[in-house]
Amino acid sequence: MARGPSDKKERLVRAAVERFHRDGLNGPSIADIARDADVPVGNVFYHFRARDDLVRAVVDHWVERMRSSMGSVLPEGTPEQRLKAFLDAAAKRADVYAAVGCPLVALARDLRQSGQPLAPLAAAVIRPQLDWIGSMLSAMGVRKTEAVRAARTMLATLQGSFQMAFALGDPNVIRPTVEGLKTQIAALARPAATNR
Amino acid sequence: MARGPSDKKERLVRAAVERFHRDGLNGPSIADIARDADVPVGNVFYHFRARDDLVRAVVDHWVERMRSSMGSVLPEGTPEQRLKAFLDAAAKRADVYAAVGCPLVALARDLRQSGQPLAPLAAAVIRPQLDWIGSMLSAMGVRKTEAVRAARTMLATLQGSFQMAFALGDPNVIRPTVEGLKTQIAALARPAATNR
DNA sequence: GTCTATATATTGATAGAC
DNA sequence: GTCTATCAATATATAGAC
Repeated sequence: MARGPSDKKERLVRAAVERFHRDGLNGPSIADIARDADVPVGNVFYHFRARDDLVRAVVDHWVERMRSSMGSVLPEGTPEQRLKAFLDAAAKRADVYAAVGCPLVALARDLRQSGQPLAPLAAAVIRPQLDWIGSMLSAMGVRKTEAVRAARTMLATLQGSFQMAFALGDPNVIRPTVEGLKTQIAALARPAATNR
Repeated sequence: MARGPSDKKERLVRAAVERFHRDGLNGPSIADIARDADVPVGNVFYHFRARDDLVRAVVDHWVERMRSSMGSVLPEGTPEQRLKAFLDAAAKRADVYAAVGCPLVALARDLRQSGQPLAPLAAAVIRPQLDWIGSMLSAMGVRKTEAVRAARTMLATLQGSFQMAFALGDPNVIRPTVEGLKTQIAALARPAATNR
């Protein structure tokens, strides 16, 4: 039964990811997270010097998770197909967003509000999707600056529908928003075809 | 200098509105708010039985404030003009949203996350704008069920741009989103004209 | 390396003096 | 009606036994 380097640090991060998602960044205490991870309370500070370090680990976890997640969205498809697949996947999870909200939007807000030194991490949290959407649009032939701008407004719109669905407790806000975004993508794809 | 019924309760609500906005619903302690309001700490519980009651008062304040605020958006204009004026006003405050976020979005999320018995208030917080946008669309001749649906997605989109602007610390996300919404409104207005 | 026991500050809330 | 003194619970964090 001998374990080498214990997996407690990893368990703590996993438990923190879940609780921060459910109750916000300032919701759970160290004791709450330790209990969820089945790790002695005082022991948390052996693995993380302070609460902020645990938060940083959670942010790293999300960034890594989203980056790999975006990479696996319909990897064989065209950029336009991949974007639409990404949006459809979001629509399929509408019930979850209505029930517990979007983890990334919430995390970004909490990070910006908790002031220095955590605030700068807020942008990093949404960067993976932002970059991915931007690269898909670029690959569709959209001009670089326009792709960056469009990626921002599109992701903002999608996240706004999550937010609204959560506030109202009603998943039905998400589907029409997704349909609208798919129309926008189709419109962006058309003029690009004339370039070739 | 004799004051009748003291204004301390009102001062506490005003201080709480500001701090909840800046630091979230669970950020400030009762002591923080009391200090801001220049009211003795222990005295807070004379005016509000518990922290939740103060939160409720803050929610009431926002609902009342937004309801009167929506009523005064270009009162003389046509519904279409009023909607566009509302969006332009939001765009004009882009810097504020990028710096401190949107108070209502944040409040709604915190309320839903703080569980019973406060969670149901989340919907009430965004109701004033939702209803106002819906009534403007109805007045433009949009079918009732469609107006409700469009109001939700439009407000969600706008709020999403606030959220994104806050996360990135960049106000420039808001203007293009607002322009997109104005185009949508113009499109909704056109078919309605054929009905008369 | 791991965990227990504890220190210290702050939380929401109460009792009761003025 | 107003404010002071204080409570019990919980927060993060540390020191040191195992």
